[in-house]
Amino acid sequence: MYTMTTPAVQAPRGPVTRKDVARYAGVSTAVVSYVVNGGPKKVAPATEAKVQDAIRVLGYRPNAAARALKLGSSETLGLVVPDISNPFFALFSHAVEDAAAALGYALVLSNSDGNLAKERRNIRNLAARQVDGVLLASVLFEPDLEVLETADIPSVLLNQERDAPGFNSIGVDLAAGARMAVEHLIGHGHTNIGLAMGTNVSGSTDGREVGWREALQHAGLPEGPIVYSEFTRPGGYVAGQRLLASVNRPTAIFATSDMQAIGLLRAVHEAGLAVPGQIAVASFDGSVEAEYSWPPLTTVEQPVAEMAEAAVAALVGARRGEEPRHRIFATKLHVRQSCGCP
Amino acid sequence: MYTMTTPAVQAPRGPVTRKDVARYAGVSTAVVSYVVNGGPKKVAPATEAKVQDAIRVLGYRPNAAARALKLGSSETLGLVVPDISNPFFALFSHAVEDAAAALGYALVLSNSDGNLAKERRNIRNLAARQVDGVLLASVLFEPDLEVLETADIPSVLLNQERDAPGFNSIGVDLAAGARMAVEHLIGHGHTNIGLAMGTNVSGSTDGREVGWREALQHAGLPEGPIVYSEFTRPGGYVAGQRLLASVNRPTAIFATSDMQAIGLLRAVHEAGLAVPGQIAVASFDGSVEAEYSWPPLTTVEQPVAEMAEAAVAALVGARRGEEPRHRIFATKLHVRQSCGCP
DNA sequence: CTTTGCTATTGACTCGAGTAGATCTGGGTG
DNA sequence: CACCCAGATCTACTCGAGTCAATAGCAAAG
Repeated sequence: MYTMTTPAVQAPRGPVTRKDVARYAGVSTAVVSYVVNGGPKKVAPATEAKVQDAIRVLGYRPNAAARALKLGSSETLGLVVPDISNPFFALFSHAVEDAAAALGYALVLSNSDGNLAKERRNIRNLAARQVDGVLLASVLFEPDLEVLETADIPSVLLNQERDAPGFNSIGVDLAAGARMAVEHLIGHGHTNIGLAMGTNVSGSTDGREVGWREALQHAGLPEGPIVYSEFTRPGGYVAGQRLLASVNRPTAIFATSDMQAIGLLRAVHEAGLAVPGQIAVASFDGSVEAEYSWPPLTTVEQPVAEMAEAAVAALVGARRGEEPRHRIFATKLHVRQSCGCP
Repeated sequence: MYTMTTPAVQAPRGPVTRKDVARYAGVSTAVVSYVVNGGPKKVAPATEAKVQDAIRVLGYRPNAAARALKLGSSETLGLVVPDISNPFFALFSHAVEDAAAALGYALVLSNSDGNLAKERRNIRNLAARQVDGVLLASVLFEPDLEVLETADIPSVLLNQERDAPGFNSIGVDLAAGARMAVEHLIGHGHTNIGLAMGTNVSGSTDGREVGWREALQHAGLPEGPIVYSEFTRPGGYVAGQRLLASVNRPTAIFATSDMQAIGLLRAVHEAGLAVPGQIAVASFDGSVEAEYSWPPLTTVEQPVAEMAEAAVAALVGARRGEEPRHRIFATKLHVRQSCGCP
């Protein structure tokens, strides 16, 4: 006679727990744990097979909350950026997510929208959620470290020049990068090079401004006009309008972010000027957008993937008691057509 | 004599728990919970003050993992997108994060990189992490719903035309949007309108292609050339090259995403053709990038913020037992210069 | 001076998984 | 045949917070 084989135990309602698996496989809950984690104790191959089977049949997935509670780690990292829809941060977030996922960490994302109160709230929120580390791209250049300190969570400050003691930080050599770009423009024969400088809340001078000035001084050239505006497309647009209207109009402009350069290009196009023929442009960041603007932008590329990896590695390292580090990465000039190269 | 007031109980090493607060305040742990949550039972004002004090002094933050374990909810939503560095998804993610944060939910982000295996892994991972809901922008047009089903997690399918029974879905009326754009191009007098169609893994025809065809048929015009390529900038670039090389070169092109249009513009510029003079362009999505391309793109705008809000609301609603819904949003034509308007 | 009827508070159990320490095997000695 | 040992497995406690049933405290009523 043909008999339907029914499992010894009914499939449980709702989420499947370790206990269900244990019952189904006819073993104790401990063995299930050992199998799932390659646990601290060995399990006989035959038993392991039974358990694996039960896991497959019941569709068991260990409860991450319980695991986090017991282990004191949520295997989660928090990322706070000013605005994920800024392509540079989007690129960076992607790289961070990749790096985190490779190490088994999930990524909780939050936007601070250039708002300090929101940034603070986000950090607190992440702290309460027991994230194992926070990556902070602050809206300030001197972020509110106190929140992170009291929360006692490993953290990495991104794009930070200041070495905050006790904190990891990751950044690029802004001055060197800017200098490289401006020197390239000088190499094209420009003697009047303007600067579209992004504004930040800090009092100290941004490295990109320093680099621009250094390059000019080093070449014995006078400083071209500077316009300060936001690090955004609209910011670059108004910067462009103002630079083009300045008494001694520059023949080349260095913009401190790709977004600004994109906005700037629009202003130049609207003015009916040719790029790079009448106005050459170079910028900073190395986002994909720079490659597809018209003309394609010569830009200082940040090694986003390496920075993201280093940032994640620093957080994971911190959990193992490693000392905070300050890492400054070198940039690379990506030459395209906006500078005058063919 | 001057005596240092020392707390009755030493500040504990490591993370502060409810127990520490209870001891410090001289109450039971239950009361602490009641105070923290405005708990199910009332607490005398004087006691509450003592507890609040202790919380402040000790810097207590409830352990989210323990909370999640007990309540079976992590107050977390998962978002799976093909690629966060695609500006459209970046914009969408930002909107989702806003909507989620407004309701007290955190957002776990993961990229599937157009890879089905990775998409599946990400969903499993989110399921294990007990997220309260998943927003899935699948790489497929017929995503792997089984994973979500067995995980038994409320979910929303994004940009999905098919009504998957038992699932929430949010999308836009692709055909209507495309038709609107193509009709606008027809209004400019174009009679040969090409299509740069993004490829997806589905077998069925994309609504945007349908809309393009409908508009042409309705106006009694012949179908212009079609080129299929990826929904990306490089994809649009090669599509542009091919369309420009086609035997009857179109005088206007509809691109099915802003990214494609950006790449297409590059191809047109490289060919030395004027936009919109010799080639008019319209596209689909309504991302910020479309506003700052040259010339600014006329594009079909998706109501991203509303869609994100609806998606999050659907997930939160699902936890309260609401039925799955299928919502299709209307698009809006954003007229700029690439179509020929001044 | 009880007793009733509150309210404020507490003890204790629960969620699901990790793991130390105890227990149970069975095979190999002496 | 009793004994030992190692490997396999199980029992039971723990993590931190939510919450119910039980209790303590106390004022008004009888």
